[in-house]
Amino acid sequence: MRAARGGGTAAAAPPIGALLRWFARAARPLPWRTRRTPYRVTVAEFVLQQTRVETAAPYFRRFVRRFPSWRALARAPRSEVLKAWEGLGYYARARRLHELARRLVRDHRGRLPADPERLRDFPGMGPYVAAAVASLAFGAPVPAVDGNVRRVVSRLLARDVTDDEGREILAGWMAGRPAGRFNEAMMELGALVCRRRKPACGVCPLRRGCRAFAAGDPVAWPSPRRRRRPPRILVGAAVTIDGRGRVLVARRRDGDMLGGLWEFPGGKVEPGESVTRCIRRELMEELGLEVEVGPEAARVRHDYSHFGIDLRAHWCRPLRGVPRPIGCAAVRWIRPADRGRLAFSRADLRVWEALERAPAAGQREGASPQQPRAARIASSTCPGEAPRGTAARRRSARPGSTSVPAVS
DNA sequence: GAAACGTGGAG
DNA sequence: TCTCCAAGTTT
Repeated sequence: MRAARGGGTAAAAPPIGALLRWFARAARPLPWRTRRTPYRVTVAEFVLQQTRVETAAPYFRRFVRRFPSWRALARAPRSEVLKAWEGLGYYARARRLHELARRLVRDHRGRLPADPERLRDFPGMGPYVAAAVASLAFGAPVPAVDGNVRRVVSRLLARDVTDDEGREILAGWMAGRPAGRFNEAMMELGALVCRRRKPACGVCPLRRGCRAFAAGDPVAWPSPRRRRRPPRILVGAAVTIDGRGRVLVARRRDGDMLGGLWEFPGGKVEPGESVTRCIRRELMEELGLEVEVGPEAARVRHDYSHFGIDLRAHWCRPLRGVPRPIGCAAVRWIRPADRGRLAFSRADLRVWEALERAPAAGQREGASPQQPRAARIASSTCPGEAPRGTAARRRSARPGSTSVPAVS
């Protein structure tokens, strides 16, 4: 308790024993805390990146049920992995996890290395996840510094602490302790007690050694980071219905934002351009399809991480040409009832919901006469619903059975 | 180092 | 309505 008196860089070790005892008592029964296999630990860490526990938990359960092992995940098609990720965001995580599984099965007999340095070589394995997996799944003595831990250490020292500093400091504190439990206890403390707002210092097992608590203003650390207001853009999208009541959808390219997900084709409205003209232009550019644009079918405001969109979806009718994947990865005509088989982003899911709420929108008085009749939009599966694993797998008809010819 | 990358909850 | 950001990684 008397260490680091002279204001040096070394920090007095907080009462780690008290922390571990608190954790043994207060730890939440989270789904990834049962059966700590390397696979389940890894899936959990991917799902949890930048994502709240309450949001991640149902996705984790569904994901490991549908893909119970590295091998099961490796042999699944990309589209199914993305479907399991639908609505969760940061879809590159799903692509990387899938790639990780395939590389593991192909080159490493489906076994994850226990060494955090070697874990770093795999896609999606950054400094935090590699340390978390190494310590939680294999007991490797490496500190895992996530947002929670960084906040806890910053407050203990009453100054902003970088990840590198945090790892160095924590390496000393964790010496001789079970690494996995130590890391998890630090994270759990940050999540339940040392919260960003309204920290519960009264019940904190570490308050005895906490400089922020001593200073009387724990929320002062870590200091908030400034960010600028994200821009908002106007986007036009086409709800194109063919003569058989099918809807035109396009798959975004991997590597693009929302890569691999399906969407109503469209794009950004250029300055001075009308939404209608934008939709006509985008469908010609991306699909080589000429359409007639009718009245608005849905309006969705949506915020992404670094910008927002005002999405205007319009009923459209194909006029000339066969849709080809020119500016996208693939294109299909689908029955509305089948849309649940494809993965869409949240914004496009909201468009679908709006279409289902008002299927007769195109037939209201005043609507153009060229409106598609019988464009009845039937409900289908949404993210967050019960898993549809076996049923989906058993289906004989693949979504592609209605695809337009000559598209890859 | 900064920006890109989704979504939803809290205040 | 608006701001901030959560079990981060990649480029």
